[in-house]
Amino acid sequence: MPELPEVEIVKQSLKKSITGKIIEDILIKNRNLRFKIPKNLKKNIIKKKIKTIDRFSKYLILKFEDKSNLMIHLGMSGTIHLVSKLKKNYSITNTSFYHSPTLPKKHNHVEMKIDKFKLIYNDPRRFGYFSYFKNNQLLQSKLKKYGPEPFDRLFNKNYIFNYFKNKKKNIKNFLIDQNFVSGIGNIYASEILFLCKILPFKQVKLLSLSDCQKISYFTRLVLRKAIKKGGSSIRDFKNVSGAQGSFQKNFNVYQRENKDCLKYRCKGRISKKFISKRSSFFCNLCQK
DNA sequence: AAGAGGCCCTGATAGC
DNA sequence: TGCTATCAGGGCCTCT
Repeated sequence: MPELPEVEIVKQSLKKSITGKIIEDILIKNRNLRFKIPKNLKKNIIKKKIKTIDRFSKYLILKFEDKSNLMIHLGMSGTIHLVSKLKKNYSITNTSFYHSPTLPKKHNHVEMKIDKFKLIYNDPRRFGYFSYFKNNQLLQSKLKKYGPEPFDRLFNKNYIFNYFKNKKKNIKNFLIDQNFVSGIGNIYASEILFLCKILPFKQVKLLSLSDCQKISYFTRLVLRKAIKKGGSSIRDFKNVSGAQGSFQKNFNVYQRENKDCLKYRCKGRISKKFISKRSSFFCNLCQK
């Protein structure tokens, strides 16, 4: 579930709390994530100073002063919690649907002691992973195989239109294809196509240049809005115990099967269909 | 090369 | 109450 906006929120929160701090200790309780956490991870990052924290697509990147990098992918159920010595169970992040007001008891696989915080990586499904890169070149070579980020200037109507030429696959599958564009997952893909008024099964070679313009525009709009809402939900979360994330309140189509279309004056109904075994939501009337 | 589908995993939920 | 089945989804992998 963590898509680009959720990871961005995690990044922003971590940046505020642990930039410039040193990883004093690291405890790996369970190496068996999507990929095994390398045995020498502890040796590689212990005592290093966090210069800054970046994000590319759904990847969180801790950049150290010696130019090495720790990349964390949250998979589908990964969350990062910062427990402070001052306030107990002070959680800085969660990813919309797996919201928990207290620190989870199970599946805390990695713990790091950083300044006055204990950073905890929790991941019930273990689809997330950690990778270490000795230098920026190695990191870049890993990242360059992915498509541009939605906020990158490269993700424009011409790029999209050219990419789609002669392609037979449907638009929904391309939006979640990280080689085409990085950071969109199953939820936002449906939301983006709703705003574009394009049906998810539409073959991309049939899309016009103006459709491609819409895809570029609404992709940015949806993600930007989600980042804003997520940010505010995080703020609420610090104070209100058990508060819900606020993303889902803004969904137009996702998980709204059989409900009325929210577009002004549209009499349509939201349908759910599986495309390549992934749920896709759309209005049966205003999306063409 | 492009596209389809399998698989990894746990927890929530539904149905009997 | 307890069992089994189904679904949720990111991304790497294999097969055609």
